[in-house]
Amino acid sequence: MPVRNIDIARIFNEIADLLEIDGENPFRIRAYRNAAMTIENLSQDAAELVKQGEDLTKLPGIGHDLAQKIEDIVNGKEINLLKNLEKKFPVDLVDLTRIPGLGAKKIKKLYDALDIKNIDDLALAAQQQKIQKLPEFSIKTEKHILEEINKIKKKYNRTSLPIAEKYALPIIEYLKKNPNIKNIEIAGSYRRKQETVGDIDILVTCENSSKVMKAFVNYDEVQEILSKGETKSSVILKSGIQVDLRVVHQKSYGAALLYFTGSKSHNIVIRKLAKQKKWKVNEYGLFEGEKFLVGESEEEIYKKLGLSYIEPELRENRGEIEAAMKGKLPKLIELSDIKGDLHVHTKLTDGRNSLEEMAEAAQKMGYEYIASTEHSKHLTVAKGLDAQKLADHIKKINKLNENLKNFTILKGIEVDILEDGSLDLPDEILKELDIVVCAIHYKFNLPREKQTERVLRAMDNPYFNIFAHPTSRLINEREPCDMDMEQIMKKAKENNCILEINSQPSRLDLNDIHCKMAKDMGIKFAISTDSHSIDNYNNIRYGIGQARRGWIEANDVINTKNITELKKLLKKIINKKV
DNA sequence: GCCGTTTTCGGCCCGACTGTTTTCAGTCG
Repeated sequence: MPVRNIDIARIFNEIADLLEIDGENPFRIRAYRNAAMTIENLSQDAAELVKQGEDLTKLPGIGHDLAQKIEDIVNGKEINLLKNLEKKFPVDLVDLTRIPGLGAKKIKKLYDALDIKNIDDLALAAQQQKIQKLPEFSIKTEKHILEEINKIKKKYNRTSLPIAEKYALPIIEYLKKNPNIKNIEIAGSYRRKQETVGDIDILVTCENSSKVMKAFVNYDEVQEILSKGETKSSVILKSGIQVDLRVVHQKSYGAALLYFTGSKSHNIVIRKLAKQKKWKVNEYGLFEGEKFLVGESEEEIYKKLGLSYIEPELRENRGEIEAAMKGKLPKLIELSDIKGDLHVHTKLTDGRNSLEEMAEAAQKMGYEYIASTEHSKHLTVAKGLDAQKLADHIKKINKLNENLKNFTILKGIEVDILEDGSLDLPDEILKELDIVVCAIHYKFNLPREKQTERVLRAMDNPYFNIFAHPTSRLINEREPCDMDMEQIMKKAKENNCILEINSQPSRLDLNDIHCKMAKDMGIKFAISTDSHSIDNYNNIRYGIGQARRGWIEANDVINTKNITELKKLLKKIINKKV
């Protein structure tokens, strides 16, 4: 089992937590956290870099010591530091730090006084009212701890974008009724279009903050007020989602938006950059000593710092600041660039609308084409098509196309990649199609090598056009298939296979990091909705968000082409292969 | 533990809110 980047990041974060308990130098702790972030955001496997003998100290925040530790982790060696720390503090930190309000210092006090090692110990101690008796703890804290434990037991997940949207937009509408408010914007990971959001961050500019704060905490859906101040308040909605509100003056709007949008690591680099110039950035503006320089817009701040404007989706400290310095940021794809949808189901298999209805709805969206891509026979639950049924379907599409003006239904299929890497339908029928979308729908848990081999073999089929939802993950539900994405991308590049960015909010597969990795390799993408009804077409905006997070430009995406260009492109791909 | 256009030593992003508080540490984003 190869070591994944997130495994390395987890170990570094664990060391950081334990060092914190140990009362270590905070900057040493930060070094471990920074390194964890670097590794997590890496577009290549660190294990692969080690194998290739690359110099890891070239990575930001990785020096000789941490490079050695990464190498040891990759080679399965024990990390003595971690082992010793775990021996010294045998506490389940990942577990305990999930309780808001409990940090390293308090966890250590609980461990020293009551031998609390995990949430179960904590719950028991709280129930036995032992915690309130500790110095620096109180009845109130104990009650709070018990409440938080109950919440965690109810299972807590990050919220998908559409659900966050469902709760965020009504709050915005509600707050907007307040005449004191000038500007209002949802910031945070929501604005960065991260695939899930932890909480909803709202930024407001206004004259009278106390009135806005009062309105906010009195919102109907508020179940609990976590904190309430003059400029910052936090509440939990009845739905369980946390909403933070931050209020600033108009002249600080840009600075606050920058700060509140994050990401945290992007902000840190921005602040360091300011510091190098003897300035200071905070949520109120860019300052030289006490003197306010700029702050009303994000653009002004970036400009003053010598950077071109960085789109929110890029603000992850994955090279965007360096690119902005050199004026080499990508011109990110936009919703309006999309000219058609290349992954569409109908009620012939598991969709809800007819092909005619799907075509009509697509035309209303201003599209030039869709690809009809039903499931293939292996997916029996979805009534997948066999060769004969697909042949009939092709005839139907030909007939429909005769009557369509300025719109084309491409003949396609979403064919299963079988366990051995063969495709679920014979080449004889696949070659009759305009487009072949291939996907894994079963045996998600094959060992890494077998899963990789399965895909590589499938990609050798000359009719393989698009690899749909490549890892087949379902956010918060199913782990991504374990496969060597780098090897798969190399093959995709070689064989002109296109990678899908599936726009279903529960999939968003490829993820942002893989998008960037593939883009850097020169691979093309299809941003598709995998629509099973006409309503699903609107999900395209989530796919666009993910693509933008992956630095993708219109030119990288085949369904930004008009139908003539697209057909030419698909034909070229086929000719090259056969 | 990392890092270097003042530095190989001495820095390391910045501020709000809470409560164990009345001046500050701890936690969070």
